[in-house]
Amino acid sequence: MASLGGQTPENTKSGGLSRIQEKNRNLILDAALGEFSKYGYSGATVERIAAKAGMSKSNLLYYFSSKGAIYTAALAHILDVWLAPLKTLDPEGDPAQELSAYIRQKIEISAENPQASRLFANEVMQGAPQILPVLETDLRRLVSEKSKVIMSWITAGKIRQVDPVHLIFTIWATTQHYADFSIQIKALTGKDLSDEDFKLQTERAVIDLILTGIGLTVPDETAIAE
Amino acid sequence: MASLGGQTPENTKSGGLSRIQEKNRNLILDAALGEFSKYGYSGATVERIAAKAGMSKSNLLYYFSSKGAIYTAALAHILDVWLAPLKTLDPEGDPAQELSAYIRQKIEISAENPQASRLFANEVMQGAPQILPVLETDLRRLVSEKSKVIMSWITAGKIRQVDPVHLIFTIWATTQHYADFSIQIKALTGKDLSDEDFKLQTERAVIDLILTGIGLTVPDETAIAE
DNA sequence: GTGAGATTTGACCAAATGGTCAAGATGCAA
DNA sequence: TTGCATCTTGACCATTTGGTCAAATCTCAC
Repeated sequence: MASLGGQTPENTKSGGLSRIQEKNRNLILDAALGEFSKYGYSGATVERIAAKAGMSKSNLLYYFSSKGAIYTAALAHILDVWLAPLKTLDPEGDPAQELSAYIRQKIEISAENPQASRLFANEVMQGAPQILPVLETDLRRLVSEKSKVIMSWITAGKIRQVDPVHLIFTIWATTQHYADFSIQIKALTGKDLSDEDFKLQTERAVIDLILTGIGLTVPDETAIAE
Repeated sequence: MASLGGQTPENTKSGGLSRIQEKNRNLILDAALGEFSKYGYSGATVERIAAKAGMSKSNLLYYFSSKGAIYTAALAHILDVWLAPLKTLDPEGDPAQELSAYIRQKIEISAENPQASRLFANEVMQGAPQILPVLETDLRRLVSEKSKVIMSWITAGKIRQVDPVHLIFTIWATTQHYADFSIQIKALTGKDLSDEDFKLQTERAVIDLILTGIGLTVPDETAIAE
């Protein structure tokens, strides 16, 4: 379970957040995601985040003690969602089904929330100052575990012999690229993942290339659970 | 030819830069690349760039009229290098040789200059405020041209039927991922592209996966020109 | 050697920005 | 209704930072 030690606003005697707190924290985190992903940590301003969240800067600082705290919270907020799909890779399942479902999930998430993808990319590109510990523990464990799943498929002769880690990296790289570089994608093709047709076309192309690359035939489109 | 309209320091009556100007501009651009790629545009400070370049802030501002001008110049400085490899794809060549050479080149460049890769990624992720015009013209033309090359290989029955544009995107995504996310790579594998063995292993893995993915057999390692 | 132009710098300025604080507004349990 | 805790805000402050400027220093053709 990825955790980043978020600080609850220092009020409310007992555990739970009040109705107002719940609402405002979410407004702030949404706004923060937009700003941080668009301008980077330094480029984002507390003032703009507050405005986007529909409150004064002072009030925002009432809920989060500092800009850094907002950033950490926003990152923590998306981290689980971002890393979750990999957990579903099932060793018992059919490799073609499992991997195509995984790739499709990643692309779907990239399409739904490109901002989260960019925030994550930004954080990692700048040296992962906040989430390095999570990468080194939780994610590392997860990748190691899923590599074994892929290895088991190899030894069972179900897929070609490939390096599982590089396979995972390739899947991450490719799927996230369409979110992170969507401006470039759009400049070159006129479309991006927000276009439903383009998204499906992308899913097909990526799944086709990677599955073929590991020696599988692509499962029939209609046989795949949405 | 990608161009971003760089401004020559407003001195020197005739065209060429003086020896000192040449040297200092390069010092500045190198320092700027490091800072911008590490902290993003807003996070980088003119003061730190100047310090890294071994001169005072005032002096730096003597060579570049503003922070934005440094950024634009740094971007222009790397753009050609960054986009060049694709130009070498030769329609007459053997697809396996051409594509593996291209992939190898991209990884080589990513390894040599991960900062340039991150600067480029940063720029694009933030909406490509500076280089969008270049993407929409030069790069678009180039991709269109090279897509035709790949198409010709398909119609000649040399490779499987794949979408050329998505193939190019996949190659970009994968190769750049190793530079842009090197911290994550290192957190998960203990190594990154600066490790010679890991670099070769990565080249082999990526080339193997993609070439196989488009229906080619991977050319013998020793048969490839360095 | 000398002087004009190129180079370099410290002092300084204005704007932006993260954060504090005291006071006022609001919600809510009794 | 009342009183207290929660919530909200504008005024304010200190620091950072991009950029200016005049003066000092250096370079080099003559």
